[in-house]
Amino acid sequence: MLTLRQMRYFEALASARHFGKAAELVHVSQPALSAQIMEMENHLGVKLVERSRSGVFLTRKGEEVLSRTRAILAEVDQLEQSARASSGTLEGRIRIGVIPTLAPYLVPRLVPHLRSVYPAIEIELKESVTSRLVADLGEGLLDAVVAALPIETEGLSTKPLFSDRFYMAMADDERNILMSPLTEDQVDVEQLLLLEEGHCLRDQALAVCSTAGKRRLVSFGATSMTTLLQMVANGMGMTLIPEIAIATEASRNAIRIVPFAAPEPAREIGLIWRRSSPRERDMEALATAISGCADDILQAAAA
Amino acid sequence: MLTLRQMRYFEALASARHFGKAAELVHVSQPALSAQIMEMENHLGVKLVERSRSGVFLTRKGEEVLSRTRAILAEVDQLEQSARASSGTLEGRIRIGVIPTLAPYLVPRLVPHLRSVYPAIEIELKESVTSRLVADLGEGLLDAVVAALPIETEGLSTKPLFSDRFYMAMADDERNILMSPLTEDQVDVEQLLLLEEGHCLRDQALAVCSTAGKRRLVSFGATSMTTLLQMVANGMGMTLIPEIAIATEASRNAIRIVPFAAPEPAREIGLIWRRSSPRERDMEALATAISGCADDILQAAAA
DNA sequence: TAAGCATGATAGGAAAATCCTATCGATTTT
DNA sequence: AAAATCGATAGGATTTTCCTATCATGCTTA
Repeated sequence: MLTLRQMRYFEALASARHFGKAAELVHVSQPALSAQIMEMENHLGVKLVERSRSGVFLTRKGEEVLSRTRAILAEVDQLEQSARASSGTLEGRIRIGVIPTLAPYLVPRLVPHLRSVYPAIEIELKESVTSRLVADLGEGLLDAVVAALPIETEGLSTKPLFSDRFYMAMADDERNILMSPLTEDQVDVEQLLLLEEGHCLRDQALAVCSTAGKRRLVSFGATSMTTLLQMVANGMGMTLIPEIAIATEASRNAIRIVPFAAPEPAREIGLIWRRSSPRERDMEALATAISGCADDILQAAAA
Repeated sequence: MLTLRQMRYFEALASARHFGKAAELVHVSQPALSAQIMEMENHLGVKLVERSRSGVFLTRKGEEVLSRTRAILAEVDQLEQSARASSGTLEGRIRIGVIPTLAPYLVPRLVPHLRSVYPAIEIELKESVTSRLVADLGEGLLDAVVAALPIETEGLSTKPLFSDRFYMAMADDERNILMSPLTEDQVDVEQLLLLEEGHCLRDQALAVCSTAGKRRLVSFGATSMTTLLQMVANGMGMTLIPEIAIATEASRNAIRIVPFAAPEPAREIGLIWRRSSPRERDMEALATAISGCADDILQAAAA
């Protein structure tokens, strides 16, 4: 029985004019390729290639078979392409960027959910700071970004997904006798621990705990919420924590979570994509999925 | 990896609209067919068929994939057909190299003859010196070469075709009073006109008219026998002419042809091909055709 | 001229794909 | 309800494909 494998190997052989090199082209050992070529020749009852010291030549039949083979392989390729060209919602590859203060809490729920609802989805994720993600989005390296609004860049569409309230996290054995609920001017900025430069949460924390008139900030920045909260648990200070992180982080660190007084500060998480993208429907579906997951997570935190 | 097997099963399924019956069509059990269809759907990331109570329906994507699949299967079928259609003797392209001192006399007879006996032949000709032809043969650019034996190169097979005696050609109004038949030491090498470097006939001429003790040779070489014989006719000297050229050349130049005394010097013309070539039968047929043509031409010369 | 190199073929056993029988679960028919 | 239909699933056998190691041959080099 003639197979596409044989044709692919034969095509490689015709291109390389050398069994060993052709084998490399198709990522297989030379005997494996040899065997398939021989099988093909036997099946067709024709010598396709002439093996001589000065190289490998196609016979006349080989030339004809090659041209037909190439046509067939090209059509198979087209078939695969066209079949994969996702026509339905969230079919095929989608590349999503998520900010680091959100990804560890959202992604573990979101991905399995998407996979089960959209079995044909192929998810590629990237975690980075907003500016990097937005740049990648603009360059077509990502299809969508999940980050804190507002986003100012031109040419992008956004859709609010959910509101993520801020809490203050401090060591459980804290000597600080802070009132709960907290008001923003009670925060000692010199005790505030921050993520490194570039994270939007850093800027948000500074905005919440207005720094007017205060002198020094803790100069080093952590690279993840988890690190930051370990520092908090060890009594090195306190930090702002988004509600979505609470369920996960409170369970693994001895920390106390203190709410702010109304109006509670919060960040708005939104979905961002290129306005020119033709995947409007995918974005709708993705937004619905993310909102749903976020609601689940926040509900778990409240409990 | 997409396979023809999957496509064949899919085609059967689309025709039968029933897994069990499709399985019968391709002589396989129902689970085997099921598995291949599932594999194909997974690979393409698309549902091809809808399994419902009232039978099996193709999805929209399935319809498209089906039409492409059928086209591909048909082409594969054609490939097998055409490859199996054992090409008979001397069908299709054959690339033949012929040396310049032979081609102008042999080819005009050989080609029409081949065309009439083997109507499906496609002849490509190349005229060059032996070394060039043999190199092309080795690189698979030619299928056969007609040249003077012996040929030394490895990996080649040869078959003698005919013997081509040498004569001496001189101006008809020649003042030289040479005995006929001629003996080799009667030739004045300083009057001998030669082809340019690389032609085997040049070397043969020098071998025949042993140059031992002689001084100068005519330094410029002609590029063809015809040119050479025009020079002879114009009294610039004399030259060796192979018998096969006589009929053509004697009629268009005022020259006298003088035979050598026995044993008459001659060149052996042979057919040369790669030993690894699978076209043994073509070579036999070609050899027979060439020998036949050569006999005709030589007979014409004798008359 | 012999040793070394390049190249495709061969051998033997491992890994992967494919298949088969038997059976399940869901649905339709009797 | 019982029986029948139909595609999916399970478990194990068979076939195909592959890999490593080695061979055979012809060419190149020392």
